Amino acid sequence: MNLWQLHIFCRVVECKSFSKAAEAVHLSQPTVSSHIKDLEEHFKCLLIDRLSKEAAPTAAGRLLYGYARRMLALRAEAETALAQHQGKMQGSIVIGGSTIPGGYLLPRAIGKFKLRYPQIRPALIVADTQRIIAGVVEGTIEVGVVGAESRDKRILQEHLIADQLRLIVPVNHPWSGVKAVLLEQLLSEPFIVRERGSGTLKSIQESLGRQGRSIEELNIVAEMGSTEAVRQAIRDGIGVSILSTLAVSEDLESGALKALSIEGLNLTRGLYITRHRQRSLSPLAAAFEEFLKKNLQR
Amino acid sequence: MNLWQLHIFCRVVECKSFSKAAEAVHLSQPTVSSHIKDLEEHFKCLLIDRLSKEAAPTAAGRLLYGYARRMLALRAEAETALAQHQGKMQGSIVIGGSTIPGGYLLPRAIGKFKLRYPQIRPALIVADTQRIIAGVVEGTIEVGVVGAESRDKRILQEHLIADQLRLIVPVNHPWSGVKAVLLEQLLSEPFIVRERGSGTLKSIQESLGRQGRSIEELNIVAEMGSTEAVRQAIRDGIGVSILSTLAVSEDLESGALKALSIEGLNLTRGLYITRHRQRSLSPLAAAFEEFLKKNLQR
DNA sequence: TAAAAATACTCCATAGGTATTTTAT
DNA sequence: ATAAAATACCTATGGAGTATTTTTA
Repeated sequence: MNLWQLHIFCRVVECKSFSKAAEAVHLSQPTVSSHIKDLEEHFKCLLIDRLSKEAAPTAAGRLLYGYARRMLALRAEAETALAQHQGKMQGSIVIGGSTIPGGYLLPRAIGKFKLRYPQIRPALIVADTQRIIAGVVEGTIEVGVVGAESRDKRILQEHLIADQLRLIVPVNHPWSGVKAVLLEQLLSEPFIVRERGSGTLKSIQESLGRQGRSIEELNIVAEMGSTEAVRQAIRDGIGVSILSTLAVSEDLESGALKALSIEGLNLTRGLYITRHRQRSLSPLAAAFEEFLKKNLQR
Repeated sequence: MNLWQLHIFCRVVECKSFSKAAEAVHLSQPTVSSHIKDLEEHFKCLLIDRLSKEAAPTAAGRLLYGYARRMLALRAEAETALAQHQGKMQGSIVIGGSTIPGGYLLPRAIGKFKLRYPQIRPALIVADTQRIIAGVVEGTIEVGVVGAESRDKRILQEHLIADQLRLIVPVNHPWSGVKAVLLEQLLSEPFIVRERGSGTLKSIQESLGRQGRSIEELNIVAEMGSTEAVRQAIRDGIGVSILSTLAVSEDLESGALKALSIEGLNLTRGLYITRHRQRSLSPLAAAFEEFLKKNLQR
């Protein structure tokens, strides 16, 4: 028994004729006969009375007809529902990301999402956390991913993934094979920092603060305007720095850079999926949020 | 899209794994993969997220899952409903028939009915109309077919088919090729009658009565105890008679006997399907009644 | 005799398999 | 390195056809 046979069966009942039904479903009459026979063998009972004048369903046939019609109606419903769903999954979606997620996490995620829904036109806005949150508040950004929690009542946030900040050193550095160092050891090491206002710098400052230390105690040898610049500087042996492992994942995989922990310093920070509390999400934005959670959240 | 693929799809959703689902439906994992792929191509969208940890339905997949479950539930319902129906269609059924229907109509009908429901044990009681109706009243007979209407309030009757009473003559008779004769011509013709009390005789008497004639005016040469005996007597050239065409259909087809009308004499009588007005019919008896109506009623 | 359904047969599309590769942890 | 899914490829069942026979009014 399958939907196709049930469809043929229903047509036979409605047309009161095998050959008429065959025409209606674009099959030959013997094919219709064999499908009805199949059904009758399956249910072990006659379903259609082959009367001389017309083909009429038996009691069992009428019983089946009711179920068959409902099943076929459900199939049609499913078809339209899925098509509607597809229809909603097109158009544009504006996604915001602060430096780290916007630079290293969202491009790949958006790429995969676009593969699933090729119809969409995604836009990624990369800016600092405050600007992204402002964009979400005013509605220019539907979904954001930022590295800090907001206290704004209009903002709804959910933890997405942990961003591991670790001490990054070049492969030829003495600490290259080391798992972890003491904070005291780091103080004398040439250290590269990001510009004031950087979220990463803020995280480092907070962590040091919790240990009663300050950024000023480090041996700062350079201040760079971007994560990329810091990465290059480390590779060039100018110094070491604390960076998101997301930003240097390629270097870590290839072995060009090494990541180590600093004893007693918790440098993990959360990345938060961020949206407006009241504003309703477009189906597309909802799907993207779900996509992120499913693919990244643990 | 078909029920089998939907079933596989549901199992994948429930097992959260292609290979587990494959095991559950006794298929290989690649076969499951290809069915899911089929569905996804059909709906032109991803239905299952192949996450590293588990397979989870997408939004579209969850939508489909709802419909699929309902369709599969309906299929299961249909299976049990049809099986139950079959279950009811067994056991015994007592059918009553007066001479003509009991002798010439019901045996073949019961044979065909038994072919449809091989599980049943039908019993046919042949007796005169009064006894059949009495049997229906007292409940020993579930369904009867008789050649007369009953005035009993407990009896429910429905016209089933017309029984054509016609003048039957042997093939070598002078009237053999004739379509109809006048009643006056018949009066002198050697005529065979059934015994007193026969339904057929009663019908003939009534018809003659409506024309202001009586049976006594006929040239009665013999009185026979059964329709079969009359039939043989006609074939043997003893005389002609008025018989149900049902009783001599074989002879009429083979050409051994001929049937003709009598001008101005309406010899048609109804055969009535007969059951108790209050007593509820067994599913089997109801099916038999319906079977008779569908196959004979016009 | 004509019309409808059943039967007989032939063919090919596809559901199923196994073996293997790819992918992601 | 492992486990799961995807891919490649082969086979055989059964769904489709046409031609014909059977059945019944």
